[in-house]
Amino acid sequence: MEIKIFNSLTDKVETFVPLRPHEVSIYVCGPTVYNNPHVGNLRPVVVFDVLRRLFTYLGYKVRFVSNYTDVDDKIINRAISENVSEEEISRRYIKSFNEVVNAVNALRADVAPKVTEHIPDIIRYIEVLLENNAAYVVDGDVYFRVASIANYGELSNINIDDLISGARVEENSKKESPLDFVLWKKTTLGINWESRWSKGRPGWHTECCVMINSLFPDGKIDIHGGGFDLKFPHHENEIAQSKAHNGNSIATYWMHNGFINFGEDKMSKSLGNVILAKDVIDRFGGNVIRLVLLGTYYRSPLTFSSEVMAAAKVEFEKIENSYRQLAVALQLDNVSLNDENKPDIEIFLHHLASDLNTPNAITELFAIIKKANGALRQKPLDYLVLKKIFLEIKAMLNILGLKVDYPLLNTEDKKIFADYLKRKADKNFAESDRLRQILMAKRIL
RNA sequence: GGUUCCUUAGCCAAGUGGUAAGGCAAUUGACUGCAACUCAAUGAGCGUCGGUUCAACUCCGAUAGGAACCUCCA
Repeated sequence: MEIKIFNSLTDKVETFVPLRPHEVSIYVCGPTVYNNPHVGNLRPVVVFDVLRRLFTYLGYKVRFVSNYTDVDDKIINRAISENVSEEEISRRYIKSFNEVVNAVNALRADVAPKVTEHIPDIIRYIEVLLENNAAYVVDGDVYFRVASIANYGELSNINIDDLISGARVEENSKKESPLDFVLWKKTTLGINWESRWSKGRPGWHTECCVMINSLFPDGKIDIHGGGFDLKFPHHENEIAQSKAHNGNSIATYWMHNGFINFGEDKMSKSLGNVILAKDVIDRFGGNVIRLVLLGTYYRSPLTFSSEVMAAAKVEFEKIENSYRQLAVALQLDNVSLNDENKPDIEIFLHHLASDLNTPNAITELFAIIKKANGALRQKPLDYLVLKKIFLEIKAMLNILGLKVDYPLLNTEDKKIFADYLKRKADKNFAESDRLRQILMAKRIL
């Protein structure tokens, strides 16, 4: 199946062509681990998780890397204010981040590198940039020379002259141009390392380049993802560095997810008063937040509110009920829940392959759910149809990363169910209600 | 100041140059021993103004409102 992706680099929907046949390499900028993740942090996690699952389902060998930025001013400031090490801060919030990733049922990255594990690589990388005359040293700082590469601004569609004229008054006059950015920052405040330029630490923009360079052949990947805000300057600078270092622009396709707006909870938007991912997950569960995040096209802004969450909760329960009833019905008739054949979910896949149109894919899921509910009320039940639908829904849920459980019935369960039906038929409602309670407690009914 | 983007029914949200998917909520009805689940029916002409076109919600321009980036926030 042909996969279409909106490439932020060209601002066009393009047909995906991998660097290597049947393989896809994806790198998503991960979190700066200085705080507990908020709802906004979940969006790239979920969006790129679905992208990854789609590629996997379509038979690609996927290599998915997402980093932790564990060297950063905010981490250092936090470490200082709490009087603990940066490592302690990072460890705490990496843990917090992964708890959230697990809670929304996102697959863990194949590799999740940390900046602190790549310092020698970073230093070597900067050396090459210096050798290539794309960087310069001033008083122990190293800067990237933006003027050394062609087409700076191509990703964000920014004209260099506009940028310069719009640039704020630079306090740092050491740079040749206000657009130049720090590769290595001389400092003894907070965590730092020795280099031949100074004691200091790497700039933010270099780490992703270095990790991609270290972890992927030729330092080039198929898809680079991240939040919209990273487009400029972060991703623009990655392209610039990679051009100067490897002569390539680091990624073929760039994908940027939109931001989350807060509807009625607007008061929470002000800084320091964001909605923590954990709080939402505790209240609604990972599946519901996932459904909300996938209910809007990934490039569009998403409105988040308790009303939206409540609606998604109802929707998810619908999915859950139907899927569970299918599984129970099939088991009661001793039909196997497994099948070697690939289910026919072409329309669903088509939507996802159309630049990850998850809203339309979900619409397709609801269409099948409706079909399932109809089939479940047919008498007699058509088990071939039920099984076909069950397997289709199962595949869809899997690709969307929705985790829906169903009970596995043992012989006793089946006996209780048969008794329940019999008592009900005999109009022994007291007894049938009692059995119904048992079945409901086991989530069979 | 520079750049980019958004505006579709009460709410969320797809979509296409040829007369608007889906979901939630609401109303009505059906099923049912009761309950849960479920099913069916009902609503907008796409911010405003103008232009291009046989035809625009979809293209162009203007205007109003909102947002993002240019300041190491997903």
